[in-house]
Amino acid sequence: MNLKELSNRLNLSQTTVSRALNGYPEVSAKTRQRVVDMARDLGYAPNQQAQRLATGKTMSIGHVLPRSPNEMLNPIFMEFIAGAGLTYAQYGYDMMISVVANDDEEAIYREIANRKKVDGIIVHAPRRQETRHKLLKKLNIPFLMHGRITGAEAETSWVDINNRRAFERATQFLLDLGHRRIGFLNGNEEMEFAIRRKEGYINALTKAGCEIDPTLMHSSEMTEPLGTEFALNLLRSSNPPTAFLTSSITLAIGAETAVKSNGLQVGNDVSIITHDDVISFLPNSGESPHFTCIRSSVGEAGQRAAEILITDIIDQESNDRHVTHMMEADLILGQSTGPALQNRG
Amino acid sequence: MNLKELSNRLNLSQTTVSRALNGYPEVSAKTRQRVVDMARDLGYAPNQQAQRLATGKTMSIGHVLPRSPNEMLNPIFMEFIAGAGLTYAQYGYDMMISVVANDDEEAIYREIANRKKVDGIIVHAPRRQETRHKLLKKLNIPFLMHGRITGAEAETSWVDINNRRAFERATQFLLDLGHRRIGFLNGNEEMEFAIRRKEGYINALTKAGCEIDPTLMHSSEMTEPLGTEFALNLLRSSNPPTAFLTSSITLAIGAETAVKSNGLQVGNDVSIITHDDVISFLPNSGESPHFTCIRSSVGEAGQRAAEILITDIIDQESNDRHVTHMMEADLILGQSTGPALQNRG
DNA sequence: TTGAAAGCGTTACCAT
DNA sequence: ATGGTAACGCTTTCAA
Repeated sequence: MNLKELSNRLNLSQTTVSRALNGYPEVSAKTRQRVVDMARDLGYAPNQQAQRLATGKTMSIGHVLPRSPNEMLNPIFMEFIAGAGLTYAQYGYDMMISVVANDDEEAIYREIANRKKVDGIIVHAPRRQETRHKLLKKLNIPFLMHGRITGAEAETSWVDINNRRAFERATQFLLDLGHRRIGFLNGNEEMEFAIRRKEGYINALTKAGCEIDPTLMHSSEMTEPLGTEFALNLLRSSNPPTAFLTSSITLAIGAETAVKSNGLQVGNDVSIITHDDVISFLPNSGESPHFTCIRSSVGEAGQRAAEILITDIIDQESNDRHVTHMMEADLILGQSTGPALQNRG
Repeated sequence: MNLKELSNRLNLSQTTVSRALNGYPEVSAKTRQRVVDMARDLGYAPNQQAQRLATGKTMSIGHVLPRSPNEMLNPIFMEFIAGAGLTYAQYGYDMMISVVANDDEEAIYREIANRKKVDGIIVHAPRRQETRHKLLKKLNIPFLMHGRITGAEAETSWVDINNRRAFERATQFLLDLGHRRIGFLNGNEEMEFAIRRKEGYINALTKAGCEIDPTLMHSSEMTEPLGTEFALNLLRSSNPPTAFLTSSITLAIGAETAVKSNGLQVGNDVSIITHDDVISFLPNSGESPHFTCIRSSVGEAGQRAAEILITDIIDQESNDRHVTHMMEADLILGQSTGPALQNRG
């Protein structure tokens, strides 16, 4: 069933039928009703490809998911696109995902832009050495970054957490509890987000006049076993920390395992505070959650990002106007933190 | 830059240029080279929407991701589509993902089919009461199920793990080690995969002449806290299990926490064997992995599924011919299992 | 080996 | 308020 057949049945022109279906005002209420009814009865729906070609809009947004063999798949990504997908559905947009080897990423962006596959792109996980935004500008395709680029904050639209402040607050919180040696299990510090988090950690320590001890800091993929490994190393050292700050729930779970396997109690002997991205299969919820955390929903970030990008695409005028959205993280008190014990270690 | 402009520059017809670019044999080698060179120099790439309309093929596959507010987002899904996405890229296909509220799922399939948004669909997580395959047949769109439907195994193409056998083997393995009371932490038993796994567990016990104790079995979302909760309940009961069989690594991590918090040692006092979907951020690898497991990569399943569906789409003739692919799970010995201790509890 | 022109199923401009 | 027709950018049939 296509437009031609439908309009034949109705004894109307394709023009009128199209207008009726698309809500144009110049169609009589009566005709519109007739058209809508018949379309429903016959199960007509416009062919998407024809519509795209005719309008020049694909009504779809692209996400590129780089996957190198030795790098983990980020659960954050999934949560983010689930949020974004919700918004897309609301606005009638589709979501296209390209899974690609890391080194092909630029080629993929070129192809997407050249072949006009989508109306806009969301760029994930900006790195310290970021170039994708320059490429996409050159390719002249609307895009939004999930995460700022240091030094280029005003050059793109972005949605980001205030990572620095969140981690400064978390560290400050531990300092207030009397902790002075705080282990820091961070994500890969090639990533923008991890760089900012480290700054926050260091800022708080500096302000409190604490010494910065590099041996207390670790940077790695955010997996549970690595969390255990690093936390164990620290706990077994000659001058172990009394608290841990971790960049993800998985690292926190790993750290907890390490603490317990050392015969210590979390919250009592050793405190743990973690960043919580609100990953749905790693719940840390309830009245008093298991982990004290700085919490910011990445699913929500996805929703906001999608909204901003779509709005940007619709208001074409905003050609060089960038929209940025900073999300603050809440500090949620859980059961994994407590005052520092004196004279341990 | 479009085909018209490109062919003008070349003083060739659009026809010839199109043929040259698409590898048709009737173009002279010389002409083809000229066309290819110029296309490269000018950065020409065919507009995807025009191509789709002209050919009637979208070169894309759809995945529907139902997300109800109170249900977790499945990490399995992400791993699967990452695998599938790799195959799509190889074949030049795109991946379209629709995130949708659970109750809208049928409407989404209808729209995808009516509007010809994709060439095929992969259906995830079949349930006990499954109807989507009937709908998709009616809608006359190629599709493949990730997971069989009991009673309709011959009616669709599918890729699945031999869940029953895998869980029977795992249970058998524990029985061989002398365990008689085995706690079973399963996924949601509305799901096909969980039903099969339970059958495997029960089969093995039955064959060994063990009593089936319903209090040893639990079914829930596969999260770490729920694993802890159920395992703790069992360990504190009057007749606790000496081993656990779990349906996911997250449940296994939860169970491990419970075991340790009871002052017991995993592998020594209590054994744990788990199904391992090879989720990249929950690694359980190495010479002797942390958890003894029955392992089957869901990323690989995604790749195979994509291959089968694409092949099916290309060979249109196979209209009523279904391809099925059963994956066996390996039993990998790790550090979390050992002989049952006598006279415990 | 090359080209002209129809066709894919819409939307949108220009008439009426 | 409705209709005819061009246009979107390709592929494909038919001719030459």
